[in-house]
Amino acid sequence: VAITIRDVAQQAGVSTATVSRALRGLPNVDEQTRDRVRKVAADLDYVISPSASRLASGRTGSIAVVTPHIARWFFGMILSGVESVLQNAGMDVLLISVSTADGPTQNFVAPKLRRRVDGVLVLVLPPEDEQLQAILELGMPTSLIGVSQPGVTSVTIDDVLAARIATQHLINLGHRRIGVIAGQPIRGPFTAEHNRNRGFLTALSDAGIEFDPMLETFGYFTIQGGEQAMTALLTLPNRPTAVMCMSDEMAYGAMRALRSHGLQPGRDVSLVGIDGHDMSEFLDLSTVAQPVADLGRIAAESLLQQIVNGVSAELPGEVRLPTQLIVRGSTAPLSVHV
Amino acid sequence: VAITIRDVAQQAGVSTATVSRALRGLPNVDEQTRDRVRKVAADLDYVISPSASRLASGRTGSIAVVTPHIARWFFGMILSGVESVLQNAGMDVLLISVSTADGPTQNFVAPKLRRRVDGVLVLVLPPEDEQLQAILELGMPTSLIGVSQPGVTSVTIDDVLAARIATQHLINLGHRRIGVIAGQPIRGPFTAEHNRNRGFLTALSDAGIEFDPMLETFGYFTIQGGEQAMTALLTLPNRPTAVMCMSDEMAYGAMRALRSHGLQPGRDVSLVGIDGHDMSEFLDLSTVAQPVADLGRIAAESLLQQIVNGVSAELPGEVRLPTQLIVRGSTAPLSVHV
DNA sequence: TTGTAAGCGTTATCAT
DNA sequence: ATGATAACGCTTACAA
Repeated sequence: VAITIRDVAQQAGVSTATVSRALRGLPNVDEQTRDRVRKVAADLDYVISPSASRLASGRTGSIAVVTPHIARWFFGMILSGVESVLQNAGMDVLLISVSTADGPTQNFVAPKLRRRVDGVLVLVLPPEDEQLQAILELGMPTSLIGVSQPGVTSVTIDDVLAARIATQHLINLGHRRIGVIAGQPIRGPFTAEHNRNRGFLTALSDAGIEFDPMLETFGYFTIQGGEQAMTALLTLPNRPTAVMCMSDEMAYGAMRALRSHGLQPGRDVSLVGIDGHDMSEFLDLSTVAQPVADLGRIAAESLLQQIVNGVSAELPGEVRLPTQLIVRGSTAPLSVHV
Repeated sequence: VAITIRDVAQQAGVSTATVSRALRGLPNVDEQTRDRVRKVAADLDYVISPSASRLASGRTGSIAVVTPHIARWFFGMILSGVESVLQNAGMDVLLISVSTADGPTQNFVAPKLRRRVDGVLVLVLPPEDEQLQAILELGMPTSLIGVSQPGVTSVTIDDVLAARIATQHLINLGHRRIGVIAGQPIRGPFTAEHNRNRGFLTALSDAGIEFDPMLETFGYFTIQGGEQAMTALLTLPNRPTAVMCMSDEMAYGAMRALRSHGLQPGRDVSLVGIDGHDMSEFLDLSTVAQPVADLGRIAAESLLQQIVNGVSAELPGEVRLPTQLIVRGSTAPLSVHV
């Protein structure tokens, strides 16, 4: 029942080869012929069979987006940027989630990608992640988002700088006893977290402040985690007057912890985040905003480049997008009588 | 350079047909043979070519998920549920976003789906949406999420009931002058919004309360919209003592508007939302929670059913998932001296 | 500019 | 239980 290229060819009085060329916009086709073929194809309601096309051409016309999360704001935003670019380029977007918790029964995605996609976009998997390694070993066009890996195309922000700006902001306000809510206790190099930690420490040491290890806590990039981390900081004998949170969502949790203790963000303890989450304006959180959707867009574009130019065409670039400090009510000058 | 089924067949000393059967777990294959084939395939690092398989079998092994939004919480949650089920079923998930704003240059997705996927999952497109209609006319297995359409499989909550519960909650607290923040002024039947509006009005009339049309505002399902809507309500000569918001995010905006006016949610004006957004616990918003990820999961499962059973196997079901009122600080009894 | 025809790598039918 | 082999629907040298 399905219409094939042969039907179109017959109706248009040309060969299937000509139909193929005409419909794909290839050169060396008489415009008259092309129009006729187009019309017949439209009349017959013909749609090309992707499977057949892929089998014959060797290109899949699809790209896999591998992500550890789908529902979280940061990932959704990136995904959104990625999808729009890829859709516009006529590429199929294969959505694949991986659990970062590497259980033994973890099913590997890399093998599935092998003959299925032309390229892979990987969202913030740490460099030591087995899934990521397996994907890179595939040797196909790949772009990383949110982390950089030597020799691989990547799009990130300057995490060191972002954290430094956030921290410097607190320092500028007169704070000296500054806590930090990080993600996890252990993290490899080249991760956003690692870099943000460096930025944090750099800012402190640049200002001649010695960091008290007691002021480091972990919020696992969740609201709840941030709340617990802040609570821990508040129960310290000598609590910080300001806290740098490595994500906005952890800062939300921190805000809540403050309120539970009858404290007010900004007035009693200053709080700054990193992300530029949609909700931060609403919650009056100072933050270092990153162009999240752009991360996705640019990574997608760079991946498309790799695919058309061939993998080995250019040296893979490591694109860094700028961030911006947004000052709101959650940060305020250190008042002397605290 | 790529290994094909022929290489495996040769190495294993069998025909390609046997390899195909063995690897796919079909019956009528000697277990000895199967093991040998499996081993050879593994040794050769053989992966099947999806394109070839699809072309030969006619099945694509993929499902399209069509959504108007990717980055919004509600959609991300659904997507997350959908993806996990589909991934487990070994299906490829094609992510496709459509703009609901039907501009003239709107590119239709329906044609692209035709030979590309085995089924389609559509997220909350209103029944009158052209894209949705075009997709349904394809006649392929389809499941709807968030809206129901006669004759089509769908998974929703009982929106009438959800709104009724939310409104009843306000009434029970003694409120009589109750406003509503809806999405848009015009909406067709069978939409969540339409139903929530009915539930709202029903609850009022059941309680013998006459609804003042002045108390109906529109927040377009965004925070900002909710803020503006609430502001409008607050500037009314006779402002409501409670407001039913058709989404949590609009309620967040409403909260903000209240604060801008020196009012406190719960104490001065009661606010209830619908969704059960992650952030609502944090913001102390009373809400009617819906099992969002489950919506996606169940719709995906029901779509898989349709695909294996054939479209016409069973009457398409309209599944309704339960909701739950969660009372928090944003709603409180009407105090007499307001 | 257009046509011919040989693949592309499976699956499925029909034998054996 | 296994093997031959004809599809599947398109792309792409190569010829004309």
